[in-house]
Amino acid sequence: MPQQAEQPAANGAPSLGPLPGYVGFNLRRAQVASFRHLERTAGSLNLTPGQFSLLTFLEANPGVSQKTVSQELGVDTSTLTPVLDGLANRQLIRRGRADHDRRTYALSLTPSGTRLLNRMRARIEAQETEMAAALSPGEREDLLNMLERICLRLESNG
Amino acid sequence: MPQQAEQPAANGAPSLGPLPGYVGFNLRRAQVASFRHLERTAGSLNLTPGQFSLLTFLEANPGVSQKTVSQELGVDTSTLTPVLDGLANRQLIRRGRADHDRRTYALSLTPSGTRLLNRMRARIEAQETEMAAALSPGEREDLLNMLERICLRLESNG
DNA sequence: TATTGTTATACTCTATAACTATA
DNA sequence: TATAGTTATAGAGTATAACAATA
Repeated sequence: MPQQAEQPAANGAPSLGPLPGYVGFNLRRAQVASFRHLERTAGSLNLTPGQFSLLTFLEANPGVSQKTVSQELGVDTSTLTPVLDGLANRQLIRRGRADHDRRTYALSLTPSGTRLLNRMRARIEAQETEMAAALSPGEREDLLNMLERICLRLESNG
Repeated sequence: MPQQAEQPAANGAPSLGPLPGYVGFNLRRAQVASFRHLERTAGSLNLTPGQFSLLTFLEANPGVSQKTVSQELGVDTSTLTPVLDGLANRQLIRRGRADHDRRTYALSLTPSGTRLLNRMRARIEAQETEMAAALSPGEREDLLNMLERICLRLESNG
């Protein structure tokens, strides 16, 4: 399956063997590189990529419950609770109880949450520009497309 | 930067907003999908993707030190130590002291490490086949290529 | 002094199971 | 009984700093 030949470590330099030929390995590497790059370029805002996704989701869907966030972002509600605690303590989100069902929260951004999200979005988009610079025109859209197809395939199979 | 239009949540279905238009977001999603799929299809072998990479690296480079592994796979030596402890306890790797420098280890696979690696490799390559089935011919190689270019770009910039 | 590796420690992310409160 | 959310707990993964042994 690895379509790229293994590089023999003839010289004494270490070789990654078949690893560079695996999509899974490269996916992991690129994702780690992206997190580390963001840590360097946006670390001062104290928002992880996961927290950014969360705030972005709340901006697009004000009033949603924690259950909905859990389902749509693919993390357990027990994982979400402490994350939301942190964002609420920082006054970035509001956690109003819903009128119709007092078990559920209605989550939304505060004005300061919206401001921080906008600042973070600029850093995220700077990284997207950086990544796009490594691609030729059209490749970026192909890449988004392929990644989505891979997700769907893996989630429906095996 | 997100080139795909946001889907308005007109119907009441939640929307991911601009997230599907970010490469970083899709990278993360695909990587998580890959880990979870592997957990389902290869969990019984008790080898994480990281441990698989490690064993593969040792097979390609028998006799390397922990420092070299650390550098080539991009994890701190203090992270590596307990991982290698676990693999050595399971008799999957050998940790001989090097003759020329008694500080360094010479790491290599045991026969049973090689056998387990071969079994895991079959599961990994089955996943690669599964992912390739979501792509058209040629796309897989393009994808490997793009992911590598993105890594290089992010590691050299910002 | 510098380097290899270990340890202590800490923080994040993740989940399962048992729980509270509401429905 | 069922559902939304919390808590206790546990495990993987990651790193920094201080350390021991060796060079």
